[in-house]
Amino acid sequence: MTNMTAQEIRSAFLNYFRSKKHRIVPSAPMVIKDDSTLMFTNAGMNQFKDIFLGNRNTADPRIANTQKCLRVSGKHNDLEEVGHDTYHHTMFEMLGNWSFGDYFKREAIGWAWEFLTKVIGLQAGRLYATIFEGNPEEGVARDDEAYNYWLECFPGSVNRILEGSKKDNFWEMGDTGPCGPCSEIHIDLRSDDEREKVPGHNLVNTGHPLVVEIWNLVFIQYNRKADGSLEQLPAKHVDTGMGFERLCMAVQGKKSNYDTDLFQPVIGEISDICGHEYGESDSRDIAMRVIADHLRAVSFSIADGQIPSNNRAGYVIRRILRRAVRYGYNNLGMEEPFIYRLVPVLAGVMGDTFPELTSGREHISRVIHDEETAFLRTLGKGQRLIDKEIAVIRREGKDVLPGSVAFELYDTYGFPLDLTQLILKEKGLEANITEFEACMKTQRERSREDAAVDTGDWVVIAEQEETVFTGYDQTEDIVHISKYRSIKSRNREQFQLVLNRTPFYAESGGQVGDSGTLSNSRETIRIIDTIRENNLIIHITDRLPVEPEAEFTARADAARRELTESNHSATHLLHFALREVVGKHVEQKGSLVNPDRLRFDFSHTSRLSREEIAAVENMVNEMIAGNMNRDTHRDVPVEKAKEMGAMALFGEKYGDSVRVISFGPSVELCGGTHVENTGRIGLFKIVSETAIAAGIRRIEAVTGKNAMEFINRKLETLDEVEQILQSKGRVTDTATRLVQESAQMRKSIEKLQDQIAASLAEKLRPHAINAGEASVILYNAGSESTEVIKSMAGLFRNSSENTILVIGSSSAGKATLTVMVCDKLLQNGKVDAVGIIREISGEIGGSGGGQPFLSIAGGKDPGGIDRALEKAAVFIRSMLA
RNA sequence: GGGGAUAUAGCUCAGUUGGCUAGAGCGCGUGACUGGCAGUCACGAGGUCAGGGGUUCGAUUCCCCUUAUCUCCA
Repeated sequence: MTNMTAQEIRSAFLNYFRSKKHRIVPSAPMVIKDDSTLMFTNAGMNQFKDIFLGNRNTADPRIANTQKCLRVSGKHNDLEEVGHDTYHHTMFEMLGNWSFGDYFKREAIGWAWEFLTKVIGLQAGRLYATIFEGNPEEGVARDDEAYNYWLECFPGSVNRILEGSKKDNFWEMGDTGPCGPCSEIHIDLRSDDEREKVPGHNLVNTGHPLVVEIWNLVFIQYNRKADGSLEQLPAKHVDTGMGFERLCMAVQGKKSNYDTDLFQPVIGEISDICGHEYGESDSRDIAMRVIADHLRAVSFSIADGQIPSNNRAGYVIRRILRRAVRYGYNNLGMEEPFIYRLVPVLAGVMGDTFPELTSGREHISRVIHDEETAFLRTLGKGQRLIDKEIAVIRREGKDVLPGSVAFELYDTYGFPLDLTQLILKEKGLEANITEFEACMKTQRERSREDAAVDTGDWVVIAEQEETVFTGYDQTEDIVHISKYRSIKSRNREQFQLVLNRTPFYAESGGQVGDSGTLSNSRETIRIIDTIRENNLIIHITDRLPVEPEAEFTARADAARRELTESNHSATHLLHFALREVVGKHVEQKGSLVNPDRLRFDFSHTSRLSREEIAAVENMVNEMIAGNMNRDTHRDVPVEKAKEMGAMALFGEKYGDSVRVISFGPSVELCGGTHVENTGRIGLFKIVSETAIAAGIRRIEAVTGKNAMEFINRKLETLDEVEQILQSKGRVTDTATRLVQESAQMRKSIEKLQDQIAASLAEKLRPHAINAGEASVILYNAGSESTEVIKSMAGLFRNSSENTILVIGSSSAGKATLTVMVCDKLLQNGKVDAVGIIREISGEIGGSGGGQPFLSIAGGKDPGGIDRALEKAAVFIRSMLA
C-alpha cells in the first residue's frame, strides 16, 4: 500500500499508457446528445461506439483516458444500492485504454498486470483474474488465449485464474452490436487473518465488499445481430475499464471507496453541516454516503448542461437529487436545502481534472438549491395529503392504507413510498405494499407498451464507409441506398435509409432535419425526416423503394431549407448581439431552428429589459442590413478555431477538426447550413423572452416573411383597437383610463345596488302580510337585477327574524324567482326556501334550488311570475297553518 | 412519448350532491391600547375563480379544448 493521492493515481495511469504510445483524450460529456438508445455515458467505451460499429475511422489506434460515467438507468442500474454498501456509485470515473484493430489480448493483459503490480504497487498475492469459460450454445470456446497470458503473470500459482460464465465474462454493449469475452481482475483487500481462514478465490464475484473487481479487459471480436447470432468482426478491439474509486481504495489501503480522499472532504462537510460525525450510526452513514455520491452525479450532469426536469435524462437527474434530499431529510433531519452548499468542496476535490466543475460552480449550486427547495415543498404538500388519508382510514376504523392511495401519493404528488411508510409507522399504521406494487406494475407496462420499438437488422446493399454529405453546396444529388432497416413502434412501421451520399441535412445542433424526396423514373419516395445517430445520417420514410438497389435523385425541400437557414444564421447573429448587449457571461444553453422560428436558450440570471431586447434586435437587424457575406472554414483544427474567436460550447462533443461559420464579427463552431449573406434574412423580430430554468432564459424569434407577418398582425390588432376606442395615436392613455373608469364604475354600481336594495327593502317592509308566525313579502320586481334582490334578501335576513321573501324578476325573456326564509323560521322545520322554490318554479317553466335560507329558480316564462307569487302565498299559509 | 394531478386575494390554501352577496390564515394599509418597541384588538384595501367553448333557467363547481405548473413511468 502506498500513500498516493487520487490525483497521483490518475496521473500514473495516464502517464503509463502515454509511455505505451497511447494518445490521452479528455473525458467525453456524461450526458449524451446524439444517440437515442442511451441517455448517459455508462461506460468508458461510449464515446468510441462509432468506431466499434464501423461508422467512423480513427487516426489513433491506441487511446487512453478517464471517463466520467453515470449508471442509473437501463441495463446498468445501481441506484438503489448506492450508499447502503461501500462500493456502488451512480457517477464514477472509468480509467480505460483502447486498441482499435491494433494490439489485442497479450498486450492488454501484460500492461494491466505491469501497471497494477509495478507502477502503483498492488500486491500480486492479492490479485485474481477471470476468463470466459465458453458457451457451446453460442459456439464460443473457452478463452484459452487469455488464460495462457495470465499464466505468465501467475507462474505456478493455483486458483488465481478463475473461469466465469456468460453473465460475468461475456461483455455486450446492448441487444445488438459489438461484443466479446472479457477478463476481469479482482483484488482481495481483507486482512491476512481473514485471508488465512477463507481463500480469496471462493469470494470472487460473490458480492463481498472487500473482494472486488477492479479492472475489466474486454476483447471485442464479435458482432451480435438482431436474430441473436454472432459474427466475427474483421478488426478486433480492446476495451478496458477500471473503476477509479475502487482502485483508489485498493491503493490507499481503505475498506471503503468513501474512505478515500475522493469522498472524505465532502463527507466531512456534510458532517459539519448536520452536526453528526461519520461512523457513529449506520443510518446516518448511509445517508452521508448517498449524499456524497449523488452530489457528484448531479453536479457533473448540470455541468454538462443537463438540468433536473420532468422527462428523460433530466428526470433521471431529478430523481438522483431527490433521493439525496430524502436521505438527508429522513436520516439526518435536514429540512432545509443544504446539498448545494457542498458544491464548492466537490469542485475543490475534482475541479483540477474536470475544469467544468470549477467554472460552473455557481450555476450548479443555484440549480441544486432551487431543486432542493422545490422538492421540500412537494414533501410538505404530501405531508398534508397523507394526514388527510390517515384521518380517513382512522374514521373507518382500519389500520392499513390502501396500496392505491399510497400509489396515488407517489404517482401524482411525488411523495416517496418510504416516507409514506415512515409516517404511517409512527402512527401505528401500515401501507398495503402488494397493492402498491401492482399499481406500479400496470403503470410500467402501459409506458413500456407505448415505448416499444422493434428495430430490424441493417440490410446492406453496398458496403461503404461514411456517407458523403453534399448538402452544404446543393439540395439535390444522385444517390444510392447503401443500407436500410425497419423500425416498428406501436402500430406503425417506418424505414431508415442510409445513402452513399446525401444532400439531406440530419437534425443536429438544433437545426431540424431536412425532408424531401428520393425519386427515379419508376417511383418517388417521401423522406419525412433526417436524423443523425452514432454518426450515421439516417433518412426516415414510410415505405421502401420497390427496387432499393436503383439509382435515385435525392431532393431536399429547398424552400423549407432556405427558411431554416435564415433562422439558423439569425441565431448566430442573436448570440453575438446578446454577448455585446447583455454581457460576455451569455453562453448558448440550447437552440432550436426550424422553418417557422428560432429558439435560443442562454445563461443569464435576470429578465431582459425592454431596452435590452430592443438593442439586441436592432444590432441583429443592422448586421442583416450590412449584407455580410458568410465565411466558411471546413476542417479547421479545434485549437485554431478557438484562436479565430469561435465560441465553443461546454458539454458539446467536437471532432478533431471542426467547421467554422462567420458573418462579420460573429464566429461560431457550427455544422449547420446557413444563408450566404445576412441580407437574405431580411428582418429579425423577437417574439418572446422567458425563463425556462434557474439561470437560463429563452428567446424566441422569427425572420423574413414570418417576421413581417408577425409585425403586421400586431399592427392590425392595434388598428382594430384604435377603431374600437375611436382614439388614434393615444390608445394607451385611453385604454388605461377606460380600465380605471370601469373599476370605479364597478364599485359605484355595487354601492348603488346596495342603496337600491336598501330602499326597496324599506318600500316592501310595510307590504308584509301575516301567515302564522311569519311575515311574508311577495313582490314582482320587474327588471330588477338578481344582484340587488340577493342583496336585499341579505338585509332582511340580518334585520328580521320571521320574514319570508318571495321575489320575482325578469330580463331578456327569462324569469327568476328568489326565495329567502329567515333562520328562526327554519328551526321549526315547517318551511324552507328550497321547498317553496320547488313548489312554485313550475309556474315560470323552470326549476331551481339552493340553500334552505336562500333559493333561486330560473325559467323561460316571465308571464308566470304573478301566478308563482300567488301560489307561494297559498303554499306558505298551508305549511304554517 | 404515455398516465395522473393542480390552476380561486401579494403568499399558502378552504369552498361537501350546480344556486351562501366567493372565504380563512399569513402578508399589506389605517386606527386604538402602551412612554417606545414587541404584542393585542378593530377597521379596511386587495379577485377576469388560468384562457376559450359546451351542458343548464343558473357554472368557481359538471363536460370538452388550450396554456402553464407539479408528478410518476419509459
